[in-house]
Amino acid sequence: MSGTSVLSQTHLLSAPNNLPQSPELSFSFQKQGCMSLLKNCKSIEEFKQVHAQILKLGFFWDSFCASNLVVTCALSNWSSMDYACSIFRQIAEPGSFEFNTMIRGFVKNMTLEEALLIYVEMLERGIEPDNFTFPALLKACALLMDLEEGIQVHGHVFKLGLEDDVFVQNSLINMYGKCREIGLSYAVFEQIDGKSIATWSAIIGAHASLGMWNECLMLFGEMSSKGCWRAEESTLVSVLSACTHLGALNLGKCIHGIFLRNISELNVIVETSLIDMYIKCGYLEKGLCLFQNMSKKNQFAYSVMISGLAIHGHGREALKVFSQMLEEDLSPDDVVYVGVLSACSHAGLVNEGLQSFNRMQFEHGIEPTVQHYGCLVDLMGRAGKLKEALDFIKSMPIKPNDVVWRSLLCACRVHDNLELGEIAVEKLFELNCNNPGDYLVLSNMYAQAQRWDDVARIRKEMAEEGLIQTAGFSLVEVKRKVYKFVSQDKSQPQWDSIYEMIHQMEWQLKFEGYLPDTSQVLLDVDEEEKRQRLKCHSQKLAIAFALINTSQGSPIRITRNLRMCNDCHTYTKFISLIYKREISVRDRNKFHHFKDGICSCRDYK
DNA sequence: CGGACCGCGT
Repeated sequence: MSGTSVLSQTHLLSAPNNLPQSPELSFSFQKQGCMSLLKNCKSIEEFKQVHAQILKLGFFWDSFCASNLVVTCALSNWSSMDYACSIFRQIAEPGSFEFNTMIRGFVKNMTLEEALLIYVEMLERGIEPDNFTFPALLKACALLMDLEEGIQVHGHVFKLGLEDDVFVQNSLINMYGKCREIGLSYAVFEQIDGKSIATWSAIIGAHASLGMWNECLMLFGEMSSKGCWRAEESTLVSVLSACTHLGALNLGKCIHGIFLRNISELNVIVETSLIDMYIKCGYLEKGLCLFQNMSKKNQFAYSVMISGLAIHGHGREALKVFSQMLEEDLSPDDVVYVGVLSACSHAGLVNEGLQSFNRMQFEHGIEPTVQHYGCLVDLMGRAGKLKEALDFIKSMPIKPNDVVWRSLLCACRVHDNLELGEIAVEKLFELNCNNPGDYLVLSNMYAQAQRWDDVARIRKEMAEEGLIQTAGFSLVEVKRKVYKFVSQDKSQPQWDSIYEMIHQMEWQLKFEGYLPDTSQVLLDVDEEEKRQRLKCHSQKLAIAFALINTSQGSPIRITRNLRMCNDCHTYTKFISLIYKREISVRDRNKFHHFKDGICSCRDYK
């Protein structure tokens, strides 16, 4: 762009020909025109060029102009803090507005230490921060997870009496949340009178980012009961995420309803969250339907669909969706590949998994992360290739984490390889993750091998470490209420009819050829005792309860915290056949759909 | 603002 063109454009922008043109007025128009030219720049290069040419024209720049330039330079989407700094340094007496702009610019560009340094400089020069300074500053503390600095800043907020500013309050809630000090977040939240929608959003978001899903739902309920119905879209997405993790399908459906009633067109983030929620709550069909009707799918949508199909055991379909994604010229990222690999692993597609792993590196140039290695160890392990899995771990260029070793351990349990299992456990203990589950798997493997001394030894070690494992349970939803069952449970009011039902079911099942499989009752007790215990596993109690309390033919959905044992798997297949019920069981990370005596996992567990 | 690997008590 030449000098004359800048000048002619400023005339065009600022001084229509029909206005009277006194020299001063024309100059003022030209100045404004220059400002809008600078504001409309699309890159820092363009900005620098235009700026240089305007300076050549010899305009007088007052501090007002300069601070406007700092704003443009620091906060536009192509922002350059180096250049913003150079203009900022030319301002003789910058005030809080200029300092705030610089802090916000540094935070936007993630140069957070610089943001804190500017704040220090501000204090040294005796300029008092205001309610626009603190939100940016607290965001820097949040992103740095610098609790100490955050507390200091909080103190400063108090000193200046700014604790009633709603933006400052929300930033404090957010900062403490990001620093994993949710108690302090809540303390700020509680102090606020007349909580606004933004306040509720901040505290719900803080709990969501820490994975405190139950608290999220409770806060959302509280918010609604206080008459605060119109939540922000982002809050509803957080709440949806909580529903997804907790399997709270009914609340998830309500949120879907809220979206449909209040927003004419759902955006891609909301749609993706809804799909994820439906799929992870067991309604694969509904998720698939929403996915197919999406007007524009992005990589997130494909990602949730692929891993969704994976957890439902539909490996081939997941690979099909993946090829669709490639056909649409969307390039897969590392997380999409985690979905693809876990799809292969859950469905036993060993060759496809290995091919995908190669393709990821050589066709899409993605460096495998520990998650990808974990998937592959799982893939080989489940398929019984234990030795290969171990060699694979040894050949990894990065340090294997606990999940990798635990996948191997699990494979060793499934394929009865105590020797390799002991190696895996040793590695797990070296990593010091203090996980009660690891001790239990090993002790159960010893029990399987009838090595009761070793069982006792492991249990003792576990007790010495103070590790306690929460009991296995099954949840079932009947008439909009969730009921929880643990093994041998007699705490339900209907327990006598439940146990009668169990008795009746057993009789019918035996008639159809069911034989109890006591091999996984890992206790040193006699066969009869084992059979008795097996009969009352939490999942069976939950099924009996659902059979009694729901109408014939209606589906039964069960959520468990642990994987189901072989016997419960076989038992549930028989029930689905004899009682003509579709039963879906969700464990920690996958689904089993039982129908007409067949399970969707095709017994590849 | 949204997506990720593994396992577990009687």
